[in-house]
Amino acid sequence: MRKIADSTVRRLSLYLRFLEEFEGRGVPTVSSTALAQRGGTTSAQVRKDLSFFGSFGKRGLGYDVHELATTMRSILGLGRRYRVALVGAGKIGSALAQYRGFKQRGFDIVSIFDADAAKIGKSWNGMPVQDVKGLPTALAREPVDIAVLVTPAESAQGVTEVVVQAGIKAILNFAPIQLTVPEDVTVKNVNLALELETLSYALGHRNGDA
Amino acid sequence: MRKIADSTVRRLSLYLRFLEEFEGRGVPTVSSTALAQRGGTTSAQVRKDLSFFGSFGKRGLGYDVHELATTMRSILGLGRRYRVALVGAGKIGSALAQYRGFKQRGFDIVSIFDADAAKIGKSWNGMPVQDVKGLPTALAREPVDIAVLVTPAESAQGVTEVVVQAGIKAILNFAPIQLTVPEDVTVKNVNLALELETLSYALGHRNGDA
DNA sequence: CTATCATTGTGAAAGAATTCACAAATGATC
DNA sequence: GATCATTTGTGAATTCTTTCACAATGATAG
Repeated sequence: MRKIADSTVRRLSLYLRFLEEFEGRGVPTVSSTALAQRGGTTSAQVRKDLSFFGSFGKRGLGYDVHELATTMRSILGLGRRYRVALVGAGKIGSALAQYRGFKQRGFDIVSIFDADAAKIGKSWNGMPVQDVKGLPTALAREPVDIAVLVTPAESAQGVTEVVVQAGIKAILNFAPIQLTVPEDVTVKNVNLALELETLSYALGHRNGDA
Repeated sequence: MRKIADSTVRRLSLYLRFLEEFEGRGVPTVSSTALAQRGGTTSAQVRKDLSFFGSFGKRGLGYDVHELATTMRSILGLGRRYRVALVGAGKIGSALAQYRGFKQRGFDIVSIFDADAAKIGKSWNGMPVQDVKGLPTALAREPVDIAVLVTPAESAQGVTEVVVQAGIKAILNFAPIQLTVPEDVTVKNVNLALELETLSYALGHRNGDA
């Protein structure tokens, strides 16, 4: 299988969202142009993205919405549910634990860990906050597919090593630090302060109109 | 001023974080190689990124940590504080409102809005939740630099039009929808479900070792 | 003062991603 | 069943980004 660019995969995920919206509204077919408009890109880009995986459209007609949605879910690996462990029971962790969007899209948070004695044992959204020291044992008993790290920057690399040791291959990292992992482990970073800083850059460098 | 790639600006923001760490530890100088390692990139990339803005290093020596940090803050527009309005007082909004990292890095959330009558008037982290209908008036009285949108997908475009009308030029959008804005307005999207979906793709397409 | 070593800054080369542009296919219409 | 209007799929061209590689510079030691 050829290497697919991350930017392509991200767009596929966007297309899928629109397809599901159209599916819900009972729209039967959609053109690359329509998908492009909703995704903020061009029709050629849409067609090129899809072409990496096969050819799914009918010339003159466009794409069958339901069929393409199904194909996309399969390509993105969304035909199943994923078990997610959340490490870090702070503000953001709390919000994520309660966020509906995850469950809706197939990601079930099945366990929560923290290092803070004050939090351990408390019930959180129906789940007990477990001691992070018990992570290896807990993951051995109940394996998960994805770890979401919402720890302080200092502890993130340590936790990473534990979850990697436990065999986890996918990490969503909110800690503002670059994690070091073996190459068969995939890390995605979400760095909110960084996003604000790119906005601050943009504000300072707009060329033009007040 | 030449157009600088978004990827470059994001890396600058990462470099700055490391520089501030070194600054705190009293390290006097740093080489492009050291910065690269911490940022998960290459020394050539670091030097190229910096070269878009000038030449800040000393050959044979590297970069003066404090001096480069100051320069970077200035390039990124971080020499000032930014006023931020939060629209949407849900789970994620709540977490953001309380998140220390923003204030620490110069972003002050100064007002919170929601459409839900049950939330309006409640105090949130010391601020009253205001009716989103009053957004234009409130922004006219107390202008902000950045709007953070944490609304449901359905309302995001509507709110966008209101804040754009109010003259806001920078939006951080958490709603899973592509916003349409005039070209002098910058939008950054944070889409958590999408991040998980790229992980799910990666899990399904790892080539190799179990 | 000279030799040596480290490290920057930057054109040029290589590599990726996006856009162009058009032949091929399909359905609709008369 | 011929013609027209659409829209895909894709090689080629273009544009953007990263990496290479090396001359230029500065610090240091003897």
